[in-house]
Amino acid sequence: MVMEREISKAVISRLPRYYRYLGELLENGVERISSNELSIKMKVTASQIRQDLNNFGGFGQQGYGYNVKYLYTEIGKILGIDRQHNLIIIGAGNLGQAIANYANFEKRGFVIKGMFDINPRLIGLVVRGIEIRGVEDLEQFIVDNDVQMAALTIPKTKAPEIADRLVKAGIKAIWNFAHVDLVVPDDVVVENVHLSESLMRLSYRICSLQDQKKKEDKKKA
Amino acid sequence: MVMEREISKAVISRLPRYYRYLGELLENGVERISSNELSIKMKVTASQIRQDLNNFGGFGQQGYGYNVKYLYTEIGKILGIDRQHNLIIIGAGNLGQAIANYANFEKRGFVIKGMFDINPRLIGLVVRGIEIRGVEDLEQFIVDNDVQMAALTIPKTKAPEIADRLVKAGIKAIWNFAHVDLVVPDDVVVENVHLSESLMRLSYRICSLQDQKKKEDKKKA
DNA sequence: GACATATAGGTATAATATTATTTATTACTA
DNA sequence: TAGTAATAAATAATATTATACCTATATGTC
Repeated sequence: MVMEREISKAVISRLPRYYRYLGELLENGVERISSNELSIKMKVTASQIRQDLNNFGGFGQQGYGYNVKYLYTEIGKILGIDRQHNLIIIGAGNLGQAIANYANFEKRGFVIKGMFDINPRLIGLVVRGIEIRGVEDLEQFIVDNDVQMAALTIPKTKAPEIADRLVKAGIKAIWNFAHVDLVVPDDVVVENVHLSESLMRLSYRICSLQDQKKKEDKKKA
Repeated sequence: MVMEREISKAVISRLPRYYRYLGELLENGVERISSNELSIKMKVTASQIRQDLNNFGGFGQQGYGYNVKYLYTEIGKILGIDRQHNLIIIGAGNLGQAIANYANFEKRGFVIKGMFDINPRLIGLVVRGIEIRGVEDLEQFIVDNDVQMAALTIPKTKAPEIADRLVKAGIKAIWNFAHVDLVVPDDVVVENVHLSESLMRLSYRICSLQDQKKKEDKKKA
């Protein structure tokens, strides 16, 4: 019996970055690249690239390197970008609209099927050809449009309740921008984008750098 | 000679989440909490909480636990949230406006001093009392307003050039939403928020969950 | 108020997970 | 054919997380 080795989270979180760099190479007409060249561009070790990719099979060839286009599409398959993901956005404020406006998503199989909001002033408006609806229709819309993903760009107070409704209606993935940790069943995945936490990390880093500098200056004096 | 132990990145990235939970406890009037109680709420191990906090000193007391308010402010200090950070936003599109509108930032010492854009149609508009300016004034504005942080919510094509200008003008921290890796000197920190990569991770996870399920179903049959 | 007991943080140690390094082998390029 | 460069696998080095133990403090009981 072959034991399927679990692929580490660290590897997964690096894949999109490989994908991005390969996409750029592709745009620039680069046909092939060695792990070594790529490692210099990306500022990681060549061995890490090779080991990461080898988790999914040998995409390269000895003496040649990696075929950029092939590797690009293969990583795309691994990430599931070759499939279509039907997406709705809950919360049609600036953040929701920013996501809706990001055209590239559609290139990668993410199709925005609808936008929802509770604010009556927004309902009826059209963003990028998508009408903003009230949340009353949510469940029906999800079923009718075979939606499996939802971006949650609403305040944290409303998020858990809406998340429950989404899950009950059959949503399998939540892209959560609200500042709460959602509780969902095992077969639903949540990817958190906690902007305020990101900003705090930045704050920490800038402060610790400055403190360090101060200490060094003091030592000199 | 005391060797300053470097605090691991993993610990830092967990701090904002502690901070969030403590803030909520504080709002709910909870005065004290043990690592064990907190661990249940946060779904992490109690020992991880204790070890994480101990990197910065002993904030708790045996037999008592942690004083919520004290711990909250101490973590705030560690994260540098007690200090004032003057911030500008480059790119006044939906994403930039979303950030500007997020009121809570100001509660935590992040003061938005200005917004900039290259789009002439946006220049002159006022968002949350902040006028959108053209990027010509960028350098002067940074100096005049003692700005140390910049959020970059512009397309990837413009980002490296603007980042260079920011660095030259004295910016020390960049909150980068553009889909590029910025190259900056050692004394400047960059925190990336690559939304498309986040979405791809979500896509991977949903797909791998589904594939796994399919395999299990097949095994049963 | 004193004592016993449970609580709970701190800290050292062990276990895991993740990265990096190294080596041998093999396929392809030029 | 020589050189390049990936694969594969083993090992070493780090980083991260979990476990276990020690001890101070709080709390309840007499």
